[in-house]
Formats: sequence, C-alpha cells, structure tokens
Amino acid sequence: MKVTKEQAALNKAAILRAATDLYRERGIDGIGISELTKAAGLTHGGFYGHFPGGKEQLAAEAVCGAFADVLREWDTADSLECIVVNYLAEQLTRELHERCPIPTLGSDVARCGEKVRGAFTQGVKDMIISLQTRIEGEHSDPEAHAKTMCLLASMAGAMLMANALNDEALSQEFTKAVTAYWSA
Amino acid sequence: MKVTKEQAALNKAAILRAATDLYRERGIDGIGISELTKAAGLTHGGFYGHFPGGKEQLAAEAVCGAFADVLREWDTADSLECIVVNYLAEQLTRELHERCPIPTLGSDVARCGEKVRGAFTQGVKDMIISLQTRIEGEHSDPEAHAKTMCLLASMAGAMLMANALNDEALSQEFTKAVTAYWSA
DNA sequence: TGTACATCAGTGAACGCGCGTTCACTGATGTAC
DNA sequence: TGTACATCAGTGAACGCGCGTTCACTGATGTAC
Repeated sequence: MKVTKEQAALNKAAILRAATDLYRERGIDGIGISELTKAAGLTHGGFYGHFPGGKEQLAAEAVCGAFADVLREWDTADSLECIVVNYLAEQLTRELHERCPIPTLGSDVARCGEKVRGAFTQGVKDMIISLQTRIEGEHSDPEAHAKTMCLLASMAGAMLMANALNDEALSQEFTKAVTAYWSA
Repeated sequence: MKVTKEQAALNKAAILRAATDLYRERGIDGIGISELTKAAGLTHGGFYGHFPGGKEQLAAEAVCGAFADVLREWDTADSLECIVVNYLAEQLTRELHERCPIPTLGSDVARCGEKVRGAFTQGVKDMIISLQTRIEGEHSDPEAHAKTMCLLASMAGAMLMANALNDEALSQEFTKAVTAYWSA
C-alpha cells in the first residue's frame, strides 16, 4: 500500500528516530531491523527502500542523529559550566537512550565499518568545535584546543564508567570528581 | 574422551584466555561459544562443563581476566608517568584485544547483567587503588582520590576516542593532549 | 474536473545462517580390589 | 603391580530462535489524458 511522499519521509524519520534511541540503549548489535521498524509502526520489508545500504547505513545515520541530539542541547546552554554539569549530572538521571553516544556506543563503533566510524568521528569533531568555542570565549587561551580534548575525554570517560559500573556511589564519585575538576 | 584433570584445567584456561582476548576485539556479542572454544582447540559441547553459568559466567571471568592483564603491567611499571604514557601511547600500537577493557568493553558492559558489571566494577576499583597509591607516593595530596578518578576517566575517555575514531591524527591528538596534561 | 493506469511504499513469507544451550554418546582416566 | 570397571571431559548432532536480506505481491498515490 503506497503512501504519500510526506508520509514516506515521516516513516523513514521514525525508523531513524527509533534506531537513534534504541541503539544507544541496547547497542548496535542489540536490536534487529525487524524490532526497529516495528518500534516505528512499520514492518521490516520496507526497510531497504529507505536504507539501501542496509544496517550499516542505518547505524551511521543513527550515530549522526545521536550526536545531533546532544549538540542541540549544547547550543542552547548558557555556559560551558552548564554543559559540563548537564553532561555529568543530569544525564545520569536519564535513560541510557537519551545519553551521549560516545560512552553508550563508543566500544561498538570501534568494531564497525568506515561509514559508522566516519559518522562518529564527525560527531566528535563537532563536539570539539562546540566546546572549544566556549573555552576560547570565556578567556583567551593558547592551549584551548588541548584543554578541550582533555575536557571531552574526561567527560566521556566519566560517563562510560557511570554507565557500566554497578556501584552507584562509585559512578557518582566519577562524575562529581570530573565536574569539580573542570569547575575549578 | 576424558582427559587428565590437569589437561581439563588447561582447557578451561584456554577458553577463558580466548574470551579475554576476543571479547575485547569483537565485543561480548561479537563472538559465539562455538568459535571461542574452537580458538581454544576444543568443541563447543564441553563448554558448559567448565562454565555452568553459560555465556554470562564466561563474560564475567573474561572481564576479570582483562583487568588482570592491565593491572599486571601497572604493577611492574617504574612510575605513574610510565603507566600513563604506556596506557595512552604504547597501547595504540597494539591490537584491540590487548588494550584496556574499559574503553574496549565499557559500552557493552553497561548493557550486561550483574555478574559482568560486578566484575567490571571490581576491576575499576583495583585500577583506582593502583593509581592512587602511586599518586600518594609521589607527593602527599588530600585530593589524591579525586585526582585519581579524573586521571582514570580521562585516560579511558581518550582511549575510547582513539579506538573508535577513523581519523588517526585526531586519535593521537586525544592521547597526546591527555598525556601532556597529566605529565605537567 | 474526471477517469484510467503506471508507479512504488509497504507487507509478510521465505532464504540461509549463526546463536546459546542440551544431550546421548565415546573412550581415556583413575580408582577399587 | 595387574585387572576390571565407574567416572566424567570432551564430542557433535540437534533444538528453537532471531538475525539481515530478498522478493512476489498489494493497493493507495499521483500522473497522463
């Protein structure tokens, strides 16, 4: 049953939205095309009409979308400190599928093909630009770039720990230590 | 065909060794029991004799073993700086299966059961102790614990990036920035 | 505007495959006498 | 020490299942007249 072009575009967007969320929650190999299209209210057969490149294309676009989710929030943040605090504190109160893709998908992406790794790399580059602009804006610093890299690495590392540990107190020690470190 | 108890113990160790390496390389869901036992020179049928808890027990023991691999190296390092440099520079020249389990398995572990997450948590705690002892040894510092957490988070975060990015120059920027940061 | 029809988005059965796990069986080990 | 036999580590076929992908089909859309 053919649908309007507008509806078809919405359907593709719904599949991508489901993948963007559910890959973060269950991992790229943790959910199949069938369940993903079902979550979008469709059946699996039409999937390849929207994503001729199959699962790898979807994964690449989903990684891209997950970074966009986070960057959209960063763009509207009041200050660098707001970004850091939000990233390390508020994110912990959310579901896995709403968190940053670096800690939730990083290990998976390392084993993916070039398309997915490329999307991840672009997302990281965009994050670096976003953070570095804030750092340079607050006070001119020749080492702003190196500082940005350290900040992003420690934020992602702390969230990676927080997600994986089953000791909530230790999780919070990590996020609080890194928050305090960059607030000082 | 029954084998001696000594050989049976060696066989279990060989399966565990294969899992410890191959899980880091391909992910916990990236390699099956059959291929893992084959890598140990056995067939899959005898697996449950060694690991009655099935795949989750193996994954938990493999995570434990991967941390032990890294901690064994840390114990023999000359200084904290040697550990950091080795972690961030030398590891990049190795295969994925020889690298630290935090960045290679962290995202996977976050979706695993309590046994695996418990093993991961214990490994992280052991790493914190190992690093903090060095930090306290070099100069007494009331904030040694918080510093240790930040150091470990940024090391793991930088390696997570380095593993996942497909831009080698950017990978090295991360590891070099974090190395320089903690050497100063 | 109204009608006839080509297009194509979406359906669901089917494919071969590898997964984790179970189990009847094999035959060397290691023990009881 | 020698023999008979119970034990049990390892084998490989089999199970049900979900995976990614393909494809003949359906029927509403949207176009040509």
